[in-house]
Amino acid sequence: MSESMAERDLDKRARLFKALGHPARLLMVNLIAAKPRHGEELAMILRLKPATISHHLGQLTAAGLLQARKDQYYQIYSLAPGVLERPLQELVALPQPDLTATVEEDAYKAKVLRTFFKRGRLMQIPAQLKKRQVILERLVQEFELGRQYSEAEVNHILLDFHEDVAALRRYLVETKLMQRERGIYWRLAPAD
Amino acid sequence: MSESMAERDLDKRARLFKALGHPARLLMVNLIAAKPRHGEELAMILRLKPATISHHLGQLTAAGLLQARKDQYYQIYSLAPGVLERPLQELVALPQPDLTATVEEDAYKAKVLRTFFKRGRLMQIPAQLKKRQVILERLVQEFELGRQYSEAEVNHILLDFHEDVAALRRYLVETKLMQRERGIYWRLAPAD
DNA sequence: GATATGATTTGACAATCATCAAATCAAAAG
DNA sequence: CTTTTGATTTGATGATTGTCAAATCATATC
Repeated sequence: MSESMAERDLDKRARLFKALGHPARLLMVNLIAAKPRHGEELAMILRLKPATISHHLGQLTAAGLLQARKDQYYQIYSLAPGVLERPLQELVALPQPDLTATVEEDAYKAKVLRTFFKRGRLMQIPAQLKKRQVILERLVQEFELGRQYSEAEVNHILLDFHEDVAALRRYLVETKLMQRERGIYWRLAPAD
Repeated sequence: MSESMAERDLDKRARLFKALGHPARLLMVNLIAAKPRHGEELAMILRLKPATISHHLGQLTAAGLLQARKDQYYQIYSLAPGVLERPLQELVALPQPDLTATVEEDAYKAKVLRTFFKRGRLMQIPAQLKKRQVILERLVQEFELGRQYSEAEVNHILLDFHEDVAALRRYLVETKLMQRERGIYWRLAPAD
């Protein structure tokens, strides 16, 4: 669930930038920033057909950059307030998936984590797939993205949580949270 | 010259956003923001082939978002400083082409404008194409983008500058700075 | 030298995207 | 109701882009 959430978030951000990543659309935003306008006006200025303008306007509004208001049979587009003021960093930086954030984000997960973790130890590996998934997502955060781990290192880290490290290792690989090749383990990105 | 300048600027800005407008690249920027990394590391995390990563890294550096430093046979990529701090607006907003800005931007144009404009009036329509172009680009700024003008209105505006409004009108249309259809005139966007 | 490791380029293929013509909608004015 | 004006949708087409395999490079280690 958080995996698809994170992915949708990523795609949503990418969509915003992609919307701005075309000369015609960038110009449109500038023109609309100067004053609200309707489609035909933009078509005239940019020498594009209304159909094309409509397509571009669709992308820009879907990205949350523009908003449309109906006036007679015009559709007047204006800048969505606030978006342009934000620094690039805010729009780029993905939320760090740390434990507390996860808890706040999803009550179900919080409950599962509370149930199975006691004093930092994993009391039991859930048999139910969905619950196990939650636990594994928590555990994988102990591994750094982009680092390689020997099996011994993996064991050492997992041992802090539960004695059946073999099962945990297997589950982590099974759920594609980690990958193994020739005895080397590494963490995979949540999205994709 | 300023037309192609403006266009290149537009494309350059669009390229920056386009670079961020892909989930994989957005993730890469986040990963690199956490700490500088080399290509193979990213390939592992994102489950993409080195060739693909190289391609993406190329786009991100071309957009000015990343910088690479050589270390042994690694190529370590890190965030270009300063870019992410800038507010979106700064990156989106195109410079307003007003008279003073043009003067600063291009000494040649400034000279032409100084030569032919005296006390706000156009003393003479340059016969030389390049100079005439400069003059026309200045004149067209008197017209609002996206507004339609009757021939009478066009005449009225141009008359403030020079008495041969017919010639000016013709030149403006000829150079695609304005367009005419069924007696209605309107200004065209500089880029395209 | 030979080998190993990571990066880049080239070429190919599939997927996505920009553009427009034609058709359809929807609101307003005649 | 018909006409007009602008918006949107639907295909269709050509251009661009993402992905990878294979080949080539470059640097370091043996």
